Amino acid sequence: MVCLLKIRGMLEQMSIIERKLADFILDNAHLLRDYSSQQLADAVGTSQSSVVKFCQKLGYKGYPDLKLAVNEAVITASTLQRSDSHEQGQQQSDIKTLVEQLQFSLHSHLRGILEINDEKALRDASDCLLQTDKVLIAGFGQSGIVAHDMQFRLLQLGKLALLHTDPAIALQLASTLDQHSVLLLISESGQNADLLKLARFARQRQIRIISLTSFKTNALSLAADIALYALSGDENVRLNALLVQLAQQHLCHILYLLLCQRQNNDHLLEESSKLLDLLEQQ
Amino acid sequence: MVCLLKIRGMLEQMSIIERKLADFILDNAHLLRDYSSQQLADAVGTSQSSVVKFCQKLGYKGYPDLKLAVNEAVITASTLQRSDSHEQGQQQSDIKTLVEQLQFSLHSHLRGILEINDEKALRDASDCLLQTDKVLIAGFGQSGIVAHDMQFRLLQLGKLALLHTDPAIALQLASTLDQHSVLLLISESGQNADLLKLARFARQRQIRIISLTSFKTNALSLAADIALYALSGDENVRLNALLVQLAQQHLCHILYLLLCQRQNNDHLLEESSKLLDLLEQQ
DNA sequence: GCAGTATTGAATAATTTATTCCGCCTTGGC
DNA sequence: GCCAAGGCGGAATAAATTATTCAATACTGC
Repeated sequence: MVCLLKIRGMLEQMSIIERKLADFILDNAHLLRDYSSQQLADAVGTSQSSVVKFCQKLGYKGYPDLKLAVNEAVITASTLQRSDSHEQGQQQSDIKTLVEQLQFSLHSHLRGILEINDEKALRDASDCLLQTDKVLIAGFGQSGIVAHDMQFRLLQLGKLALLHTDPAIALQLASTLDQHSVLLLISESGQNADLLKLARFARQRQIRIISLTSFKTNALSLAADIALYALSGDENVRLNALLVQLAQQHLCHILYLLLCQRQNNDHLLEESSKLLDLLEQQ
Repeated sequence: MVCLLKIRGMLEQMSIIERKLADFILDNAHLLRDYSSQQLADAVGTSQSSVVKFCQKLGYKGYPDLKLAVNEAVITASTLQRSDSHEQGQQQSDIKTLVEQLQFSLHSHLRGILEINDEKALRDASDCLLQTDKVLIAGFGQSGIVAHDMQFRLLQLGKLALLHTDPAIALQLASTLDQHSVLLLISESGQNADLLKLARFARQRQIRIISLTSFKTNALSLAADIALYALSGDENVRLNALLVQLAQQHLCHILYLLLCQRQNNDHLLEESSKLLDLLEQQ
């Protein structure tokens, strides 16, 4: 399941041959079962060695490894589909269908997060945030929503989390950071000019940078000390945007919960619940 | 699935070595993924050639064929099991455990949405938003994140979606609404004083109100024309907050996708993708 | 006890997969 | 425009995995 999403998400940054391979696999995932690397190469019109290199580039040990992963994806998809439609062989209302589709896509996207993100990266990121008191978060547009979310979480943990929607002010805020601070940059594409400015600025000052982008090589993740990724790659543009955002949020939430676990925060919890009570009083 | 049953069914008529192989496979089906025929032979204490012969005797072309079949069985079983009950008491890294727990909770929370929300309410809400051009969204604190999210979505659909984090300004914005406008109020508790003010104001002006709150009777949902609910109720306070927020967002996203479907929006899609390109240019 | 048959594993062949190496092309600097 | 650096793809080759052969042994029915 995840495997195919991963491939789809990396389509953009593939060479021609790699892309042909990817397309073939996506279109004929179910056929792969009976293909050797040589056969696949022939089917696509390339060399066997290229097939193997393709597999390795995607992070698999070799061809059999990819094959197994694709097979798993095929099986999982068909099993889930079966158990879903099994519930109601009848036609469902459009809303139900839509909701189930959304939940299914979401489920697969989120499941992929642990596969494309090294556990070490997650641990490093949470270490990083645990040790610092001051975090500047930056993200614009859709990623701005994620940024707000994360700001809220970090504030709850007692961290000074800075964020501003104005890029100029964000840069001003950056000038208040020191080496013990952390810069968290959130961007779908990883190419946003304002964020790159912030990254350059932080690099000069030796401020640690965590990036959170789509899963593909991009300027931002290259500039970051710790790069986190969200899966992307659904065909439906609008749905894809939703899913990427939710995957980003999900990663933030994972970091948040990790921090909760590691930070003895009983007093903080009381504090913030008191605060909430205050806020919500009628 | 069939594969393991087949093996089990033939247990009786097997020779000693074959039986050892069969037992091992049945007990360690999940391990087979990473075993070569030689490794399996070693693990069982036999020769590699016997392994191959065993496979062929069972009707498979050879070892890889059996391996694939066993793998399928394992996947199918685990997929079905996971969707049924979520118990896997294996030793995992803390991160993996945390993530799986989170995803499981999320999954169940989201699945509940269709149960606590009338389909009619969802349809009404989307009708309501479809027909209007001007929406004032209000939500503070954590719900503010959801509000921002929804604002972004509605703007993408070409709706004038207003939102301000300052309650006073929000009220000012409300004074620009007319009977064709919609007020969308988002609150966890449904008791926030500022939102209630907005609701009273809108009632007087006969502006339609959609509320999005936790699933319990509350002042806000009573004041609303259409009340939508997010499940709440996890024991862990912090996790619960996350889940409620995500459920709220999920509801918003459902509305958004419904609107996408119903609104012929090809030109809008182009527009907004052009916009995004502009924004993300380096 | 003996012929016939089945089972096993060592050796080997065949196949599949992984790596190396080389030529080609692109890219970026001068 | 030229050259160096680096990535890409494929042919050749190495390594590994898998399949077959064959001989030894054990077992079965007579």
